[in-house]
Amino acid sequence: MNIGTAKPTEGELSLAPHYFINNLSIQEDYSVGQYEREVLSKLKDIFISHDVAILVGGTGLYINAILYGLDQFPGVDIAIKRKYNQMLRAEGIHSLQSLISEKDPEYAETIDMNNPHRLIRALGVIEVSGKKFSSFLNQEKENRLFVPIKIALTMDRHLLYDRINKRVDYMVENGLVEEAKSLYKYKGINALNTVGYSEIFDHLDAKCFISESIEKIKQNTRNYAKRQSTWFRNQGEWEYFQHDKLERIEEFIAHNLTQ
RNA sequence: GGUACCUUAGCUCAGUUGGUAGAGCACAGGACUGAAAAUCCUGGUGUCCCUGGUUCGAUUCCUGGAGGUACCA
Repeated sequence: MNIGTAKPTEGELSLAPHYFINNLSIQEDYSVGQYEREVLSKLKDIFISHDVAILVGGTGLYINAILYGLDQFPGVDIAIKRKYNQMLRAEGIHSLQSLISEKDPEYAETIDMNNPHRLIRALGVIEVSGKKFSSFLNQEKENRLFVPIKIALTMDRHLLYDRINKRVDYMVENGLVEEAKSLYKYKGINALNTVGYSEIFDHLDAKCFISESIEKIKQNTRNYAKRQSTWFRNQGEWEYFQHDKLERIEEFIAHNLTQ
């Protein structure tokens, strides 16, 4: 998976040490919790010899996990998740909703009851632990060993969408469709339930024309970008900068580093 | 050129026995504790092609245009 994930090029990777790129096999299930543990441990190493590490990304939940930490939960076996997924398919979301209401009424008050992922996650934790999902929330978090300088970039929406559309065209020119074809055998695996691949799989399943898949990738990427801006606007305190105002960003960083 | 049908939201289209209209998608806003490039919630944004007529009132009915599609020449 190189093209559809917009992975940095070899050249870019050689400019500075990068971590958490090419570190996983496509078949591995991954989670924020795992990410949090691995990044914190890597940061410990890095801070032995360096004062600054840069965390880049667009996945708000993963960034917050590093900055603020998550609560500790017991591991949930994948078979349990599968069981509730089956229940969802066979009986509909209603069954999951009533189970949550019965087993964890507090969480049922706050959870999005229409969101199957959340329901299945909570039910899995409840089943493994025999305790309410809500009983794991708001624990004391481990202290972070660093002080973050938090920077968010903004761009005019029309320009952003225009660049997204062009980026997708560029991926297609560079062989996105062929890459997706070669990964088709892994269809259904989590890592491929993602923008850029699932749309092409629909074409390979003869559900639509390839041109429709490509339009859909653009659309879904735009929607995703909007979700990201919603997240950062409303989660945590970020210092916003116009994406092309590099000097201001540098000033801000320099100012904060001296403190 | 003739005949028939069509023209309503950014797109595809419903609908109004005449009381200025609604779906899907786009788009916008929001949520988010181990699937997060995932998953989910909310919202209609409008010269109803133009013109004249009938009418208290026309997007709807009638006249004439314009554009489109199909068939016939």
